Amino acid sequence: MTDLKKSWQEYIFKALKTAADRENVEAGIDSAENIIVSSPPKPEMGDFAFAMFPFAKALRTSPQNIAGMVVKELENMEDASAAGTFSTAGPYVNVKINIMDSAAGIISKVLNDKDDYGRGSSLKGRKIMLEFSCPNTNKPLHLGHLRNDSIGSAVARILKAAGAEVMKVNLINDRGIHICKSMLAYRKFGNGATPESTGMKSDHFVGKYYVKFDSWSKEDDGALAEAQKMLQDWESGDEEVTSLWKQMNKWTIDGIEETYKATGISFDKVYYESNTYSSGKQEVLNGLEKGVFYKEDDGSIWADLSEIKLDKKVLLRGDGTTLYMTQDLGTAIARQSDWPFDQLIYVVGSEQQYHFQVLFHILKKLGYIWAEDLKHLSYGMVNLPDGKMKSREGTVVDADDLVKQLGEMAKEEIIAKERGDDVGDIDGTAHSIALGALNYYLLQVSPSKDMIFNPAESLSFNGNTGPYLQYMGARISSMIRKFENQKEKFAGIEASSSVLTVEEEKELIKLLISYPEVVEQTANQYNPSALTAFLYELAKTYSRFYHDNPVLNNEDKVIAVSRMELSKAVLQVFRNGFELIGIPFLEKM
RNA sequence: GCGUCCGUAGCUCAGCUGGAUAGAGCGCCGGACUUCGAAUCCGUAGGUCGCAGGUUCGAAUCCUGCCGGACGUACCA
Repeated sequence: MTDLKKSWQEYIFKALKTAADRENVEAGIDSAENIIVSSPPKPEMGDFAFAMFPFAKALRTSPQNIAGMVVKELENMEDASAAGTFSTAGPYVNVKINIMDSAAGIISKVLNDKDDYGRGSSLKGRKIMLEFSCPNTNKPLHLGHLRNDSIGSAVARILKAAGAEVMKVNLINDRGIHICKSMLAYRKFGNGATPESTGMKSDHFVGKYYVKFDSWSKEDDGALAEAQKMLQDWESGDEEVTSLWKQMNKWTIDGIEETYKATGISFDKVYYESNTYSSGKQEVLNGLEKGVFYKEDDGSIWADLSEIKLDKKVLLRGDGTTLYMTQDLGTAIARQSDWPFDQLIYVVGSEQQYHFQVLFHILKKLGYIWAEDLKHLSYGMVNLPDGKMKSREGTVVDADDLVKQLGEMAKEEIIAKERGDDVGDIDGTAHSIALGALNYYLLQVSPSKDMIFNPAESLSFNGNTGPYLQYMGARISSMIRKFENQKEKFAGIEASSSVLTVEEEKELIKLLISYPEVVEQTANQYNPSALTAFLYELAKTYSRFYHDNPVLNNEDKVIAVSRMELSKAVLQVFRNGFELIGIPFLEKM
């Protein structure tokens, strides 16, 4: 599609030039690239549209006239005439390209390239590290983490598809005051209970004590001080605290890993704050020595940010214990030396924008030139229809519960539609549908926007949803199975794109052609929603197409075979696109 | 106060490198299963694109101001 566009820009450019020469005026444009290509409002009007308004001043005539002149010139150009037909529509020149000329080529390209169709090289050679998820070890994952994981994994796969070398990293938040809170509550109220003894999933078990701390601290003013004391003990390596910490962290991490497994999330490398905080502390101390930071009377160490019009930021507490910022400094530096990246992207909620602004700036001040290559991919909050999620009011949507609930809904649906026998593995299929629904729901919204998670809607499998896409994939798969079963019927029949004459077929071809561009655009914008929109469009177009036009059952065998080829190509693009946005592909559902 | 982001149909969202009547889904109403799986398809109704200026031949899209909302501005993460 890009090449076609380029050549048409050239044609229009040339036509304008000659028209201008004839009139003895300047064309008012100096390069073909600056000619804007758009699409006509309706597909039957053509494939590309060129507005003539911008040239009116230079050519000293109305855009309508210019459109007429351009069309006349185009008609005199052999290469242009061969490539398509053109017409004026008021001030526009509409071009209808002979797209079906390339239909056979694109179909066989898709079918030959298979999983590689859509892979590009725009980011070839780039080493990109992508951080996402970053759970705390004091509670299980919730809906907010699911959005993070969904965006992170999708962006990772998309960047890879654009040619980058991608390293997915996680950072386990396993130290800090919040961790001490749940440890403290457990030591105080746990009575030696364990996940095994209570039959709870281990991360939920730990989360219970984090909540417990909250209620306890309301009754007891000393609770917070005790937690702070525990943090000091932990940082100084107190044995009892350390062993409790190890135990509880293991519980949480084990539980979270189960959730990752269920939702298909994985990492190439996992960092732990507990391993990086001390190097961060060292960096701060070095910075102090170099005069980059300053010390307050109470011993705390600060960065002055007035040069970027911000206040000041504490980097190390007076008692010597570290903060989130301290460890993030250490982590970033460790990463650059572990795997020298060209870019490091942090997928973290928008509420931490200030944090990253400060972090990046401090790294620059410390003299790390690669700090320029850091990016905060910020995403909005997930709210509920009746407001914010609040842990205290118990309105937090738990990740495990949600996935389970979606799976149950899908299972009911399979049973209600009497698809069980066909599907075979009902639970597995239901789970795949649940993930398809979830990932699509979370990714169809641009990351920068806050979104409202409507449980009822997310559970719907109709309309603009993941399962709708999966359904289209399953339908085509089913058709292909039937086709393979009666292959002898079509023996010796060759597909021919010349019989693909229906409007939807042309639309499908155009979509197939544009898929690689969509992947590239999605990669450039770090925005998977462009891809969900594309796949939905493809599914809708195919759906309309096969509803009205017999494919396999066509009495004309050449048409049947040709449409099968087209369908296979569409299916391939579904598979490739689904993969990128985390929608499991299903042969049957 | 300052900073960042957001404001498009009843609801949830696309569109925002400026271009021809602003698009989907859900919901509403009405159609289509002897036909490749109806988790489908088709149609109707529904919008001063927060408001006001500006730039432009042309603005939902760019700029400015205002209004409304979210988040941040912690020795939390």
